[in-house]
Amino acid sequence: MPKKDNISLSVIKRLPRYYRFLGVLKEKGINRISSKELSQKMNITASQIRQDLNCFGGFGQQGYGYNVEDLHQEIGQILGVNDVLSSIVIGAGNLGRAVSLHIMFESKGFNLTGIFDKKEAICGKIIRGIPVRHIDQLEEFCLERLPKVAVLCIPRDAALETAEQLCELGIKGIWNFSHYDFTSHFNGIRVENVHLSDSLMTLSYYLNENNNA
Amino acid sequence: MPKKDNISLSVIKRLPRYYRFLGVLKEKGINRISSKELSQKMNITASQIRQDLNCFGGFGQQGYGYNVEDLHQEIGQILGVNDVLSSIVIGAGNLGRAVSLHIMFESKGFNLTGIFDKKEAICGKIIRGIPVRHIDQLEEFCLERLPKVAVLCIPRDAALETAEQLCELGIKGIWNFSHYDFTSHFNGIRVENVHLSDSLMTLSYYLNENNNA
DNA sequence: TAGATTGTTAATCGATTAACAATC
DNA sequence: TAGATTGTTAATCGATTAACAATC
Repeated sequence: MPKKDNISLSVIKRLPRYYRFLGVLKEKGINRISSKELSQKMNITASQIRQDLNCFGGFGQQGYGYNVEDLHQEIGQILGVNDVLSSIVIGAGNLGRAVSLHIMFESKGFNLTGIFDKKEAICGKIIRGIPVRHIDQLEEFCLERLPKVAVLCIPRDAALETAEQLCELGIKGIWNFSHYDFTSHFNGIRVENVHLSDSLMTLSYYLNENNNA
Repeated sequence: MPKKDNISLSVIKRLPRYYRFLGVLKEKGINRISSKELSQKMNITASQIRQDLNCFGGFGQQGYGYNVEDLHQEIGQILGVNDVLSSIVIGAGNLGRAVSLHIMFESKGFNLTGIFDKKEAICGKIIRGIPVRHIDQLEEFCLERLPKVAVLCIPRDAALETAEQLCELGIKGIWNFSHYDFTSHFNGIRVENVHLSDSLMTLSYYLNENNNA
């Protein structure tokens, strides 16, 4: 579908934001928007919006702008929110539980089918209908249910080994919350890293800087 | 302290990653590392490492490389992990609870002093020693305890109004998990946005793309 | 001293912005 | 048709990489 391939990461990273803003406009009942109007709302240039969208096709109409609902739908399509991916969460600690619930209630495109942990004490607990299974059952579960995405909510030390195992079990993508750093192509699978501590340190930097200035 | 000012966001965003890698090296008992060795471990160029570090000062030594412990310490200093900022969490849902625990156990530089929610049913619950207070007590709490950072774990609709209130109450930085988009300078305070759904959609994009390829 | 590796300047590359012809 | 706004090409800007003189 992409008009050109090798679309840069910078562009891809902006797509969800467009999707979000268009969703809000749609909810408000706004039918049409120009790149200029949208640029003001989003605090970016109209040029960038047009450039970004034209990586995927000509969604607008000269003299008119863009149809909000159509564009929202198109970007959703590009992001794949309509194709539901079977997903599992590894690690049912605080973060694992929160992320599990996030996937269940807030993310189209992902269907949570299993939660795993190595602590016996946690196993058997039910998180919104899904039982926490022992990590020893991971292989059997994967062979049977064929999940495509794994969410890593485990300590740094266990991350690499677990990721390798998940590769072998047919996982295609990892959403990584562990402190281990994966490259975005690990063993041929896709990884998206979320380093919460890094994000917080960035904030810390700027707050600190202000003290000096 | 910065050798030059106006250090680009690209550089700042890489600092926590350097800090993390150096922390691991330090733990392993490695004393010295060259930009070349580090570049291989981190999958970036040695040039970039040297450029980045030299925004803040000459931490290395020709012919030798960098002292791991010193550099770790220096970057920590730049990021402000030593200056502890009093922090509060707004919203004690699943995410709010997980993030509260994250701050308590995994982040130097931030000291969690209060948790707030608007649901009466949640108020009074204790999260690792910290009671969830009703949002109506926010003002009194802030006037007395003067927290510097607020973490927003509330729905989109409440984000803007709450952020404005927090500004007035003297908050200097916001770590924003709500689906509302703040600019990085909101009303003169610093905001770091964490859009988990955006991150997940990026993963979705690449997994989807693979199906087409 | 010779070798290694930094700090820094210069060259390249890619991403953003501006401009404008095409067209609804 | 005239006005508006896109799609796209060209210009600018900034970030990354390469090169090398300085120096430990």
